[in-house]
Amino acid sequence: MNVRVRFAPSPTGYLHIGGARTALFNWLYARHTGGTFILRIEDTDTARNTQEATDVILHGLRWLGLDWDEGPATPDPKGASKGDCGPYFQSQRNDIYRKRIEELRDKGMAYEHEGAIKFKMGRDAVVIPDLVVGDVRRELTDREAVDPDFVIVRSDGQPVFHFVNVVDDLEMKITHVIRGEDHLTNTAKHIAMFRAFGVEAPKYAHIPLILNPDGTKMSKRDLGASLQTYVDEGFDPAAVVNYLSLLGWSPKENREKMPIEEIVQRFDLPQILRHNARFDMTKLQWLDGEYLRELPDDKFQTMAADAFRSAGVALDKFPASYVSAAIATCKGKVKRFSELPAYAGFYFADDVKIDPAVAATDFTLDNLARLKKFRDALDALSDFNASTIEQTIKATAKELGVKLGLLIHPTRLACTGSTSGPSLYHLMEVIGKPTVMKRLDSVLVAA
RNA sequence: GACCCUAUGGUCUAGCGGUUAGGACACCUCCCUUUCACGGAGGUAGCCCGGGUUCGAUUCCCGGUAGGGUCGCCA
Repeated sequence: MNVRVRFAPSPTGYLHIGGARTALFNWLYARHTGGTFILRIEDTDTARNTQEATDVILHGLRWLGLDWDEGPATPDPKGASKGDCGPYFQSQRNDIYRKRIEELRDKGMAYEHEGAIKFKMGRDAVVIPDLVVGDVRRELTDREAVDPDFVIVRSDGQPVFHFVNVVDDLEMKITHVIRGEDHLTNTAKHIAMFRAFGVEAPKYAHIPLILNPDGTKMSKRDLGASLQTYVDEGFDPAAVVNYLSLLGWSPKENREKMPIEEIVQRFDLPQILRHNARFDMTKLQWLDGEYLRELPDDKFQTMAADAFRSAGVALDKFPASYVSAAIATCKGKVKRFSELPAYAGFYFADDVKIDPAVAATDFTLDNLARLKKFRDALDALSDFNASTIEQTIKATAKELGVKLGLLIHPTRLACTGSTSGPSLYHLMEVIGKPTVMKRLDSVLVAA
């Protein structure tokens, strides 16, 4: 059987991290089985759904690298698409829904009620065969027992989610529905409709939800709920995908950090977990740091430059060789690109800002006297590079009979405005002798 | 209120009747080191509770409890 799975988001203006994870699991299953991954836009709420909102989804999936085999090519519902089961926007499929409604009415499975159309639901328990949690026997709730039938077309003529979802899965020949566990109990309704249409329901796999660190439901406003957060924060999409794949799924042999090819190869439905997972931003950041450290130099350079520019740093005022030398000293040091402006902004600033409190402890009279000696020794240097700087500072420290740290810390603070940063010797070489002298002097003069 | 799912350190998880309960993140200590980061060596910390079944339960069953989900003319 050729596997056909789909991701069917509603364009709400943002892509929820849980939605991204659902998309990922569907994509992984399609790639693992050699099946087809379909993107369908559930834009039945015409007032709220805009092309911009659809674009957010398209961009989000592309950023994650989740390419779809069938679905929209553009955010325009009437625009181009790929695949034979279109249109892939529900707003364009009204004729199909109308025919299916007629079919149900002809079969006596649907009827009009106060202007709306309702589906005739049985009263018996429905067994939902689920690939993740096993057979689930779903009884009617007390409210449903009063009236098990439910609306499938609103009185304004718009078909509702449960109905269009089933019709589209049927028409698009979906074989496996991989979706959030929040849909589990409603699956009874879906199965009943598939039966009413006289076809077999697809296989279901309800995956656990992603919760906040405190165990509550992750909603739009919660930290990290929107995929855009990770784009803005400069995360590596490969790291985000890797982390997401580990939420609710566990590969064998304690594998965690894996290339996407390995995730695809290992991913399968039986290993999906049954319990919800809490989102751990700290672990994502760790994983992202691992990816960042292993990034090829050229990619690191372009992504770092982007991070500086989007933070408003005018890199273009500096020679390309200077920019790339500056960025090179940050490789392997920062965990995220978003840290870069704070970490290495001193490379691109006219003056460094020094916290008065920190200055008070580091720029003591004794330290400044030593700093002056080091400054003069540097001044005499004709060849100003990391190696000669290191030799000079070590010689000065020896001459003064003090620990290296007593020279290094004030020097770093004067040159960068921070107590931590890239390798001091290399950073000094990059900013160059004139700037180093200027910054040291400004500290010495102020004292 | 009813119905459904779930339950291993703070977090993500391995485990599928007998284990010194394994790994990862985080945290702590030490080492390395020009700061930070990385790396290396250690460490603290866990099977929700109560009944069964069994020679033996983290593991199987039942009941609690707790968390999550659903019961819309939202998706």
